[in-house]
Amino acid sequence: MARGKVQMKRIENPVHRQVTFCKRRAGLLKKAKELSVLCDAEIGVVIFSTHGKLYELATKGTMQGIIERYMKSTRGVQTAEPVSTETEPMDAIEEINMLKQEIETLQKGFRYMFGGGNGTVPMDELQVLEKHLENWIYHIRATKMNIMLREIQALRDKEGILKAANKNLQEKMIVENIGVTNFAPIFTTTDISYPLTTQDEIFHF
Amino acid sequence: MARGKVQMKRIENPVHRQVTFCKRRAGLLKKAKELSVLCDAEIGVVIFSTHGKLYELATKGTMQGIIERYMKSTRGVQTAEPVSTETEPMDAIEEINMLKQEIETLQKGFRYMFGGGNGTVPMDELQVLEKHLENWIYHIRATKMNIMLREIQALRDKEGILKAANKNLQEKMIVENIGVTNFAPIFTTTDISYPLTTQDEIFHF
DNA sequence: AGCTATTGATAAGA
DNA sequence: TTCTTATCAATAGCT
Repeated sequence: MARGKVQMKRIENPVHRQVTFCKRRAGLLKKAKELSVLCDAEIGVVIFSTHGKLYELATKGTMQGIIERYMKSTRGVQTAEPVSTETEPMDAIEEINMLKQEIETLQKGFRYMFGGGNGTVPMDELQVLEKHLENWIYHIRATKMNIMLREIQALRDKEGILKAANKNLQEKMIVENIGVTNFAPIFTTTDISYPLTTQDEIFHF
Repeated sequence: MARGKVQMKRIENPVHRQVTFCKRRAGLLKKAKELSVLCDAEIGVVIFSTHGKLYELATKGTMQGIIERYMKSTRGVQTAEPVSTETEPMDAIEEINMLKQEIETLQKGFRYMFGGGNGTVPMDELQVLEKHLENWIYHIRATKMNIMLREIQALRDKEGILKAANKNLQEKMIVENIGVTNFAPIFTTTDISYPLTTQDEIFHF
């Protein structure tokens, strides 16, 4: 970098190390953002300092979303398991706490709902509740996206089958001397535009 | 960087974009490794290309470990709960199951509330659920807004009272021949900036 | 993939 | 932390 090459090993001077951490951390996050923008990639960066402080960056959505996408990707590669919505059997205590919190949030939600939204719910709880709801919506949208992707794939498959059948039929007709040249080809174009527009609204994420 | 500045926006030429992705991805991962080594930080980087291909880097352990650590950190921030010694080491599996069941019940309640019947949650139900949640969030935000408006009003009222009291005091001082001209006026400016900045985060809608 | 001209990042120092 | 500056490192445009 500057004014002297740096050795690629842990900086022992704590002050120096802290300064470098600050600068390079900023640089790394900047680079990540740039890569994401320039190349249209989804990127997540998590940095824990020596003292355990967390710094993060998530482009195109939330870190939570990136983690889930990551899980899905690696699980598919590692175990070739059918894409399940099961959570990893993580640390038990951790899981208990997560579940407890989830319950509490849901209960608060009920209270809020049935209480008619009067002033009994303090501000910070509203903040948390809102976050959870947003997270929930995120999941719902992801699920919808998956459903649609599957449907699109199914349609593409169907296209392939239909095209094959069509070709077969045409060949048969030629063999049996039945003229087909007067008619425009049926189902022979390469790009069929499916009427996906009817579901376009689903893409308004 | 070289031979011409680059615009910070998505590169439209696919070939060019792919090349840049390759180069900058390598650069980013290198930078991450360097930061980890130099500053003794634990770093995780996840990159999904446009076509969904995954590239990753995890320093000091596995990505799984980093994700768990990340979860723990963010949980801690959200709940702001001091790391308590409460969690009884009772039968973990049993407790997890109980909690899961409770969540299931609550979720069923939600499904019922939103008019959902079975548990398969088809597309249209997701649509409905999403709408409800959005509506809910809207109400929460409205509630927060109201709370804040009330607080602002209260502050304004207080301002009025203080100004009146101040004026009164000044008049009294004048009547009693106590000079006040040597001092700057107290609480007589029209625009007092309230310390609303302490709640700025509430405005992040 | 390699090769450079340039731009960008950053180590020291203040 | 932030700013400046001298240098080093990354990389855009070409082969």
